[in-house]
Amino acid sequence: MPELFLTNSLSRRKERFTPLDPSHVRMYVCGPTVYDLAHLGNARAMVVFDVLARLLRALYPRVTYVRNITDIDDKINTRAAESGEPIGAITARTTADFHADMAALGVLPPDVEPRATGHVPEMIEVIERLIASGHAYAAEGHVLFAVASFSEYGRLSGRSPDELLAGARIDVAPYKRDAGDFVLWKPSTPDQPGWDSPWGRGRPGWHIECSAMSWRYLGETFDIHGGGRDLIFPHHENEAAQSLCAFPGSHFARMWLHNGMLLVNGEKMSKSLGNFFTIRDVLDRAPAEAVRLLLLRAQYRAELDFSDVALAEARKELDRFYRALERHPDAVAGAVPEPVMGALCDDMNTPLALAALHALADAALAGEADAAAGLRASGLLLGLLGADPAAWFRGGADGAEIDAAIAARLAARKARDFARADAIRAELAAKGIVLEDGPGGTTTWRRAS
RNA sequence: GGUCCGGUGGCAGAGUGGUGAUGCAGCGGACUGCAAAUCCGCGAAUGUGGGUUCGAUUCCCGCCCGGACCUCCA
Repeated sequence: MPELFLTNSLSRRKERFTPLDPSHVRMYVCGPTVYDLAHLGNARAMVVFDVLARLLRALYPRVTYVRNITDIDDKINTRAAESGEPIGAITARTTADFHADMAALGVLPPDVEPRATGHVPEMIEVIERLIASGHAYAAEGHVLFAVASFSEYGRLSGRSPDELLAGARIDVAPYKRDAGDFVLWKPSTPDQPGWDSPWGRGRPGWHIECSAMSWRYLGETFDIHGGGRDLIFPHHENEAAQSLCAFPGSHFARMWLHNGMLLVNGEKMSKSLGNFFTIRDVLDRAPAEAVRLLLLRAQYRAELDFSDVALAEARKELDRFYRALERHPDAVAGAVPEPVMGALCDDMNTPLALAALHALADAALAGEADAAAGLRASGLLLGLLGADPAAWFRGGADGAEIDAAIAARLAARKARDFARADAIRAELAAKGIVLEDGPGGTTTWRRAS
């Protein structure tokens, strides 16, 4: 079995992945806050960790992958107040949209997908532990984490507590002991969603959700915690602080993985900047599989600039892969060839893996059936190339009408009326249909990429 | 301002202390009525100034440029 190496944000180094329990690998990834459609940046994180989950499953006998749904959040409350739509309706609809987007992108469901609303008692329990051990305090209906009580605070994000306090640029609430203290629990007004707690009716802070849900499903210490690089601070720093203090002696996540940001025109795509494409926007313009490939064309830690050019290139790459598979219809996915597995095991080097896929495609096109089998297997590991080549090239178009046009063109060619034959071809081209003449008067067609 | 990450052909994007992958685009050729696809071939890159070294794109330092984070963010 090849050894897996991953870059741990905690050490900022590439490390050999050594699971706590090799018979059961456990991973937690921060899922979406369900108040609006997911954008392509969200998709990147989901696709990256989907590939990691697939890779782990290929390497280890059992993997538990937990990815939460955050359905308690003030952005949701704000949205409900603005639109008048009930909170439960917003979160249910947005969750369903998210699931549909993930399915389109070939992102497999996680093993457990806990929702914050279903785990408030666990959150309260974690908070009570923190208060009991002196790491948190109640003040004016709030419960706050005392960053001064945790000497390791700032380790993940690489900041010293002093810097964090000095850099605090928000108004510091008067009930905070330190400017860097963050909310574990806050009071709700009667019109806001709330749960009864030892501190009155209120709702949890954002970070505590993940601490509670990872604990519930993966235990105090687990193998991998993933998310976008922009979550390192404050979210993951705070999450780690809470969990490490609530469960003394634990390690929480042994390895932290963070994917780079998706950029648009050199700037981060984010909801707050408003420069985002929703996943649906992009799926209207290109096949979902091309979008997935696009997201895997850069190494996960690097930034990735989204563009229509890149999308078109991804589509053409898939054309070539599917052409190679079409050449060998009987090739069944076999073992994943070493160059592909080796690249993925080296810190999920998907661009290098894709280069290996191109080499397999070349060999398959040259006639090697084994290469086609390896190509198919490699694609499947990446969540790609699962379609029938015919569906990729010709799905969704009216075959009968095209066949009739091809027949008419064939007749014109036999009569050596090439002007007419070319006119028919041009008409089809205008409709996005490309013809390919084979030997012996056969003609096949495909949609233009 | 502080912390961190990065700068590789026209574009995208890997690797590497010793003649710089891969894809897209471009150019030439084969094939084709012409194309398309496929095949063969070609040109084309390590931001900048130092240092270490027999040798640096790779390691170290400065500079320039870009990006992320600094309590909403994947």
